[in-house]
Amino acid sequence: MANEMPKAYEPRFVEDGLYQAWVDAGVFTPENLPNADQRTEAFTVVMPPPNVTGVLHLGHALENALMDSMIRYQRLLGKKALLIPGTDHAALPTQAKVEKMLMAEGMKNPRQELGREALVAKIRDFAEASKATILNQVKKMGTSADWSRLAYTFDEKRNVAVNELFTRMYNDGLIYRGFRVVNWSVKGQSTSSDDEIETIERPSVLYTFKYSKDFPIAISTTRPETKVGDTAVAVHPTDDRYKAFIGKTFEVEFAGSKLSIKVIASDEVDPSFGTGALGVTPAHSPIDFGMYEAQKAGQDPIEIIQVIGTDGKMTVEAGPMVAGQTVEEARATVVAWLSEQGLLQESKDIVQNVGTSDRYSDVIESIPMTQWWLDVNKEIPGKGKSLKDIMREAVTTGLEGKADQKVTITPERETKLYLDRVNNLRDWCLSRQMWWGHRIPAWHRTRTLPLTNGESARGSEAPRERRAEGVEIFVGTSAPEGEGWAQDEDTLDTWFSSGSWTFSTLGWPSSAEATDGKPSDLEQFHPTSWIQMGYEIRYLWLMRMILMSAYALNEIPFTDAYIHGLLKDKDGKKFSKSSGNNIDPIDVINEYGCDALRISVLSGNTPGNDSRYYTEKVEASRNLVNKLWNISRFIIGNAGGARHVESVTPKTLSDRWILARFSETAKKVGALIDRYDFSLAIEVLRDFTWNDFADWYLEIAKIEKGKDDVLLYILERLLILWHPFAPFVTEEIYKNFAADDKDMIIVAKWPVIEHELSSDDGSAFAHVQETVIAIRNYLSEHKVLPKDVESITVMNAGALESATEIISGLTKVKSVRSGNERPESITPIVVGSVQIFIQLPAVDAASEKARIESEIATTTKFIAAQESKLANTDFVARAPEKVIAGERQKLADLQERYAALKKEQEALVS
RNA sequence: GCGCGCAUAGCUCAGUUGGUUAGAGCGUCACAUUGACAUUGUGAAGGUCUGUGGUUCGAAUCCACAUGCGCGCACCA
Repeated sequence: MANEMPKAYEPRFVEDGLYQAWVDAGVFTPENLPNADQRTEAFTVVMPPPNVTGVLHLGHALENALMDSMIRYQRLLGKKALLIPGTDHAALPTQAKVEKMLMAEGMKNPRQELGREALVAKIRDFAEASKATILNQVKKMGTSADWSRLAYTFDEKRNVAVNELFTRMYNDGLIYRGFRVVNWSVKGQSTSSDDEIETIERPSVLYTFKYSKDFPIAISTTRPETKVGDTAVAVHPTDDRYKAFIGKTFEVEFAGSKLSIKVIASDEVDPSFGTGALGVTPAHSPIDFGMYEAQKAGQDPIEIIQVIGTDGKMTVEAGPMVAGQTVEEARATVVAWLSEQGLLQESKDIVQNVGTSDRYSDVIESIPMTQWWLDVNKEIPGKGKSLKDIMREAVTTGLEGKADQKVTITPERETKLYLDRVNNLRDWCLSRQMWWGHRIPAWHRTRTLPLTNGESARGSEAPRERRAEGVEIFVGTSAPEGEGWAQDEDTLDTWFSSGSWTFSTLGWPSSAEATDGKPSDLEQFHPTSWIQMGYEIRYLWLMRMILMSAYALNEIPFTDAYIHGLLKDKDGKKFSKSSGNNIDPIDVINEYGCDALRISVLSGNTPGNDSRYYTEKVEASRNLVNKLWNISRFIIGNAGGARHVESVTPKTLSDRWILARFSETAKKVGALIDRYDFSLAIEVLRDFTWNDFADWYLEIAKIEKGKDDVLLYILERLLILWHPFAPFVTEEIYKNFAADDKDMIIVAKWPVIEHELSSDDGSAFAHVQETVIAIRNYLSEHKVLPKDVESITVMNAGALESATEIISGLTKVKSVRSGNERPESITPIVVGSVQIFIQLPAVDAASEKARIESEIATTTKFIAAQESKLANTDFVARAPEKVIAGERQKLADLQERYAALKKEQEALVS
């Protein structure tokens, strides 16, 4: 059996088979776990669903390594461990992708040419076809997810959840239809939410001008073309320059348009910026729209004129000079007109931040439209709180002050960022003019369209009022009785469905009640225990999950949220297709193995921080995996096969030492995973495995025989500690221990062992190690091979007396003995109080003298430092006793060493 | 403008609530090598912990300021 283990571990030949064996055993499903009924505590993780049309990248590799390590650890701890897998239909990005493909195939306008049904069908076909790809790649990562619970953000069950949520929120008055300025992507022909906008810097020109020669106030703008839609000029109420004009209306002829400009007062105007006066364009700026609303509320309304259409061109209302022109053309036209008229006072180059669509990359236009909104400030009926309030509660006091309903975010600083963001949250625009997504469960009797060019919104009759007239709206999954109802054309923001992910995947709303006397999934597994996600979606997703779950279930979605950073390349650059540094994790797996990839992405990765990925790191991890393999091969081979060893009784000092070290390691690794420090857990494991176990204990085992039981005992348990991080190699090696097919490491028990090391044993073993290292060091310095050393005599050996065989074996010096007779003419090396005489072929007396002297000098220096520390009365008075005792011991050790060195120096002189 | 993060060995990073002579991996140098492993072993070199000041018996760790790098948000008229 033993000799069947191949010389090197070849992951690519075993990984797929092992994964299939786990699937066949059904152990990814908590109900199928051994002793399922005794596993009372659930541990649930939902997978951030990868985009259905996506391809696995290194970010996914990190996420899967994180999730799967956690879930495997919890499973080993004996919990009902559930990792729910799924995919995301990713509404807008997916439709964009398919449209792009169709256009590449020669279609000019897929939406027009195919129509809604045919285009959606095409997208669905594409999504379904590529779904398998990403899911297979997730499996390649070794992710032990419960595939029987596989979910999709756009499947029937999730659609039920989305409709239910929407309807409840509508009935609670939180979702409303409102006419407001939205973020509009001309390229995408859709709205987007505030969170989906990326601001970029670009050079721009700030123009300062007057509307007409008679107009008393000059204004500044970077968007002269929108000024044909101005209906007011706002100034600060205390600004003495303009105070006198407040309330007055001026009729001007501006770039071919007749405008009535009213001077209004607003605190939002910064008197020191530009001319201190702001041209108000209610239709095309959120701030200005706010002023429009404020004026209306204050019974002093101003008009609103839409001058840019959804096609990104100037509307008829913009006036004959610019109508039909693109925004850029119109800008040039207006600027030219201004300078012709002598109205332009200044053109200044500035750097401007503009919002762009994070999916279409075009500059976002602000356009007024009637859309569906979620009100985050309104009181929820019966709760006395707004959505914002419960979002705050969730991370501070816990929902309704309940401590078990609190979300803890790692790293801690993310909590603060979250709260800042919640405080600044505005109403969320829910509707998208996309076809791929959950259609809004609302029905209209009269069709309502967003404003396009050609439609007039001019005049005192504001569009909202005009449109609301005669329009009937019904919200529900299917159309109500009666003629003429048509479903809303728009779809929901994709994050609306992702927001309900933690509970929609557990059957909400249908399985809210128990069935067959068994607790429902929702009861058993919600709130989920832990979730991980990248910081780039903490606002988009984390916040919305908290919002949705707190609203719908009165429960937090998860107890702990772990925010991770980005994986970057060796130079700290983002991985991307465009910069050509993209790495396919599948290639890495094929070359180095999945375990090596997992270890390398987890190592050096700390919460919330970016980390780097590079080949040397994977190589190092691959070597580590191979080391583990070879340790196992050696132990199992020597023992004539593997077997479970229930308990062991240590026979020697080294046995006691290694068992205690292992015990300590197991405890530490558990504690580190408990606080999500995966990187350090791996480091601790590596350190034990490679240094303590392989380099020391295994080498000692070659000298002191009869250690099979201890070796097998530790190996089996060490494999379990490694299993969360390196599932494949550990399962493959574990086959040697397994009694039958069902005996798998994936369902083993996390080792709890108590082997304490007495302080005597501890220092005795440390002494052995120091001695061995000192001898090796000495030989290396003197360029002498161990085999050329005739003998070593250890004087004052003390506890080392019984370790001469080990010292000889580990240093590879033939003869090591303890003795009390001082060998002639050899200068010893001093380890503590022990003197070690090494019989070398030839030694230079002068250099030996210098060596001893330099050691005395160093020791003297340390003694002096130590003494002065202990002479400090403040230190002795205030430091804890434990620290002082430690310092005293250190001084004593140094003095002992000093005495021994001094003796040698004298011997040398005489 | 407001806020956040980072700065430790040549490189990439640890360093748990302040307490030995600050660690690891990779890299470098020297040596070893026919049975667990060259995907190896042994040893070494390499750091005034960005700077200044402070708190403290004691600071890489806490505080303030400064410098550099990265990021977020807002304004962007």
